[in-house]
Order: sequence, then structure tokens, then C-alpha cells
Amino acid sequence: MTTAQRPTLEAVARLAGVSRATVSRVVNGSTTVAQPIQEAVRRAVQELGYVPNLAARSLVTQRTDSVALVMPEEATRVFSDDQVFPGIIRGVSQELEAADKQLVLMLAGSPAGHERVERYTTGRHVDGVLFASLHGEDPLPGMLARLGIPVVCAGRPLGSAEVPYVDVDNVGGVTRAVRHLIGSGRHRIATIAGPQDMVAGIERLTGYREAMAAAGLPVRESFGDFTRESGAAAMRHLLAEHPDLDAVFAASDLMAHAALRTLREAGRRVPEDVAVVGFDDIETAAYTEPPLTTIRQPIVELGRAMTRQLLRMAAGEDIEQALVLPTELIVRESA
Amino acid sequence: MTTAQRPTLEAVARLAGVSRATVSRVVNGSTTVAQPIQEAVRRAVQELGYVPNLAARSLVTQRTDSVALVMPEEATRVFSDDQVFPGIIRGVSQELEAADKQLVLMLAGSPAGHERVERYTTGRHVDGVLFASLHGEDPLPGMLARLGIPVVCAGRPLGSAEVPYVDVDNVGGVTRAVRHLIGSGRHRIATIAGPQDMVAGIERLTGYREAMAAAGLPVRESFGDFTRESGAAAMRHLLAEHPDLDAVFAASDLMAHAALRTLREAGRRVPEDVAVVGFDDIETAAYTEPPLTTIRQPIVELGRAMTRQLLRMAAGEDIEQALVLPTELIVRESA
DNA sequence: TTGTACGCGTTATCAA
DNA sequence: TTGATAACGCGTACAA
Repeated sequence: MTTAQRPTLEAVARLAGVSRATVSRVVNGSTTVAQPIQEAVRRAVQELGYVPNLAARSLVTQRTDSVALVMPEEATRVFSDDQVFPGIIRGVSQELEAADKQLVLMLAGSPAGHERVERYTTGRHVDGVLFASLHGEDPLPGMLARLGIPVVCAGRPLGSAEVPYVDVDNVGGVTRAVRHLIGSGRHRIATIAGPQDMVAGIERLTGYREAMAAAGLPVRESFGDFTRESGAAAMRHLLAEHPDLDAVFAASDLMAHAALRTLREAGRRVPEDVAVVGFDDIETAAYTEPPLTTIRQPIVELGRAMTRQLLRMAAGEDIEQALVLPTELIVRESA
Repeated sequence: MTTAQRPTLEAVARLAGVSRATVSRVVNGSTTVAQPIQEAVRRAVQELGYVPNLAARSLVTQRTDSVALVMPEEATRVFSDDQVFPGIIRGVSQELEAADKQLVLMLAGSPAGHERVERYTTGRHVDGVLFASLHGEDPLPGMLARLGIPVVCAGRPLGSAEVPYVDVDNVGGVTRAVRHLIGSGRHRIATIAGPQDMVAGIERLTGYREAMAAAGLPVRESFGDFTRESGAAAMRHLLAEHPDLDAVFAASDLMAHAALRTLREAGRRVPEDVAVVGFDDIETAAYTEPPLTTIRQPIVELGRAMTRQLLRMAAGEDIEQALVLPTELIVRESA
């Protein structure tokens, strides 16, 4: 296997009859190079198929032109069936592509994986780090921020760390959903809450409680972890505890989907007997039986927004500590 | 912002009272260093929080310790609702983590994106390239292979290029599904085929045709692009053309899901009037109405296998040109 | 077993 | 406007 030697700046310089420095200037778009020379250099680059060596460039510029996206590995499991995981990646990827930077994806599930992420990111091998879907109080974002490494989180980070984040308006969305239920005559509204070690789970429960309190209605709570399985168990639990319920707000569409099925198995009609509202607006939501009323969150836009914030930080700009994207109630047939 | 200067080999060497070379040897696990010195070096590394500069290392080793995973951007749209996209990523990520290499994810949707991928990968900024879910005859994998850059594809690449790949047994899986339908008394079996510019679409149709021919049954074909929307349209088309059909094999679970709904809207009962079989075994399959009989493909394992092959190539080993993973018929209630 | 010295391919500083 | 030349941080012959 002939490892075809890549052409270097040196080679281009020789072919174009100029110095390395000049070639470098042309490649990096410096304006201080005479037109005819620019063209000669470009021709040589073209002819040789020259591509800059990023390692060499990083060594001197102290930039890597790459950004890490860190996701807990469970995320790919928990969200394996919805669009959150691919959606964030797509948004991040779009913005990075526009900035001509690479996306280094790190799934950090195991403790070993987490340690690896820590080594890699603190080692300044990337220009910035995006965190998605954090569980509990991960100290890593705060640590990186203190090291002066640009960091942005998806969702308000738990704990005291002052790390910039982008989130969706969980509380506002849930409030609208609960009002919608009340407006259609429901008063015995239960919730299947999400995991309380994730900010999305916490805030959606908060939204439910606040909306119910505002209407002077009593709460009926049960908990899941965003998955279908947990949603089914929670729904069964609710039916046993509060057989009189006439509506359910589930903190994820997957749990709502499982609730639909569990209700049917229990002989309850949706929406006649029990109305159901989910959260996310995954594609499946339009295909459930009956189609699911839910709260849409702009997930691709979330990925894009957090990336833009990060790039601005990396460029030395000051950015808003928090950015909240709007959610929207999508009314279908289940409520 | 005090850009805390990272410690270098030099700093560690000074603290440990040895030469840079020795520190380098310890860091890279050379056995030719005296025990007490090793320990002194390790202590110094610990104390300073030394992390090797990857750019500098790449420059001299000619390795980057990173691997690119290239996916057409449409994949994240087409598969936004199933587990293929996250599944492959998870498998790839697991194997790379074990090998202590980074995953550079590149979504190549637009022509500009494709060109960017080409520049990046041919520029040898990664030690190898994984391709997922190719459409049509992409020349890039073959080009990279000829450049001596390790490449592995998910699914047999179309066209003449001799690029190593890992695939699932599409034909075998479909054959089993069709036999299952025939075995339960169905004879007017239609198919909703996948896109014919993707090898998965082509092979699943081939499997259907071969199994039908082997049983001496006539085919009824309609085409989609793996999405629900296209599946619904294809199902309507089939009902119009072949109102007598008593079974449908859809080349993806999403299309099968849409078929279930379309059949119900048309007043057909599943499985009494029409049996339905899908392909993929996405999580939703167990939650459709009725639960979907389908062909499971080991998608995470596909990601792992292709990564192992790539790493072996990158290590200079010879690898099998093709690797085919088994599929499995999962019988639920729809057939 | 350890250290010296060179080179990897770029960018940046300074003269010319 | 252009060209030498010095870093950037590391691995590794080669010498000791």
C-alpha cells in the first residue's frame, strides 16, 4: 500500500515559485497578497490537491476547529424511539457545518466513559463543549467553564454552576396544555411526570403543579422516566389510585403513547372518558390511536441555538446566560 | 480570561527530574523505563494534570486517533423516528471508546456538505471512515479506498467499488417473513418496497420476489421511501390496485405502521382480513395497533462490527470484504 | 536504561 | 507585499 504522501505547503510553494509563508497567506485568505501570485498559488494548490494539515495548524493556532457534543449514553437508549437525539445532532451539525468546524460526538454512559470525556475536554482538544440531556448534577460543565473552556448546556443545568444554557419553555408549554384540558371541561387531571433528576422532568412537573394550583384543582401524580415502559406502569398506578381521573398529562410522548394503550386495555375511551396530552411532538404522535395532542418543542432549533451560542463564546463574545425557546400546543384528537 | 497554560512534556520532565524522552516513554507505556523513574514521572503527570497534546502527537505519528462516521443528512430525517440512526451511532461509539479513539460525525446532506466530507476525509484528518446508509452510487468510498484510507460501509455499496462492508441479512429475513405469511394461509401477498436507490430497499424487494417466486405466487408491488407518509400512500395504491390482497410485507416498520392505519381506515381488520409484516423492529413496533410482526435487524451490533473491521484495517490487518449479520422474525399479532 | 537532537507542517514575527 | 525563521509539543533514531 503506497501511502501517497500528502502535498505540504512546501510543495505548493515550490510549484508556485513562492515562499511557504505566501502560500499560507493565500490559503488563509489574507488580502495582502498580489492578485497574480494568488492565482498562481491557487493553481498549484489545485494541481497538487493540497489540503492543510489540521494537526500542524492546531499546534500553532491553539485552536482545533472542532466542538464536542457530550450526551449521556442512556440518552440514546431512552430517546431511541423519538427524535430528540437525532434532532439535537442535526441542529448542532448544521451550525457547525456553516462554521466549518467538526463535530466530535461523545456518548458518556459508563463511569469510564465519563472519565474519558473529562480527560478529553479538559485537555483542550476541542474549542468548546456542548452538553445534552444531563442527569443529576454533573460537575463537568462547571469545571470546564472555570477552566475557561466554552460550554453550553441543553436545558438548565442542575446545581449551582453558572453555565450558559439553552432550553425550551417547559413550564409555559405545560401550562397551556393544562389550561386546554380545563377549558374542555376536565377537572380531575393527573400527570405522569418525568425523572426528577433531569431538568426537563422537574420543570414539566412544576408547570403542571402551578397550572393546577392556579385553577384551584387537586393534583394526582405518578412518575416515569420518559420511556414507554415506565409510562405504562405509571398509568396503571394512576388508574388504581385515582379511578375517577378524566385527563392525563404525560411529560413525554412515549409515556403518553403507553398511557393511551393502557387506558384502552382498562376499558377507558380516549378522549371520551380520559383526555391525554403528551410532550415532545415526536413523529409517532400523529400516528397513535387516537392521534396525540401534545406540546411541540423545537428540538433541531435547540441544537442550532446552543451551537451558535458556543461559537460566539469561542469567538470571545459575551453571551446571554440563558436562552429559552418557545413551545407550542398541538391539538389532535386525544384531548 | 487567563488561558491557563497547559503543562507540556517539558514541564513534567523538569518536575520529575528526567528528560522529555523518558516522560514520553512512560506516557506511551514503554516498558524500558526503570520502575522508580516511572513512578516519579507518573506523580509529576498527576500533579501537573498533564494531558498529551493530540495535535502535536498526530503531527509526528501521522495518526489522528479519530474516525469519521458519515451519514447522509436525509438519514436523520428519514429515520428520525426509528432507532437506526442512534443505534448505529451507539454501536460505533462503544467500539471506538474501547479503542480510545474519537468519533467525528459528519452529516452530509447538501452538495456543499458532501464536498466538505470529501475534503475532510481525503485530507487524512481521520484514521478511517465509516459510511452509513448510502443513497445511489456514491463515488467517495471507492475514492478513499484507492487512496489507501480505511473505509467500511454499512450495507453493500452500490456500484462497482470494492469497498468492504457489513450488512444485515435482508434477503434471509424477508424470506422467512414471506414463508411465515404463506404458512399461515396467505397467498395474495403484496409488498411496500423501499427506495430502489438504497441497497436495503433493493435487497428487501429481492427477498420478497424470490420468496414469492419460490412459492409460485404472483407479486403485487408498490413503492415507498421508508417513511410513514410514503407507506400510507403505497398502501392506498395497493388497495386500489389489488383489493383482494390478504397480506402486506412493508420494507420498514414506519411504512408498516402507516399501512396498519390505512388498512383500518379502509375498513380492513388486521390480521383477520390482512396480515402485515414490517422490517426493523423499532421500539414502536411493539406498541402499534395491533402490535407489529416484523424482522429484527441487529443495528447496534452492525455499528460495532463495522467499527471493529475498520480498526483492524487501520491496524494493517486484512479483513473480510463482506460481513453479514443475521436477522430474526419477531412474531407479534399483526401476522 | 536514559538523554540528545531532529523533524513533523503550520502560522506568526520580523526584516527586507 | 514578500520571505526567512522561530516557535508550537511531541515521538523517536541514535548515541551514550
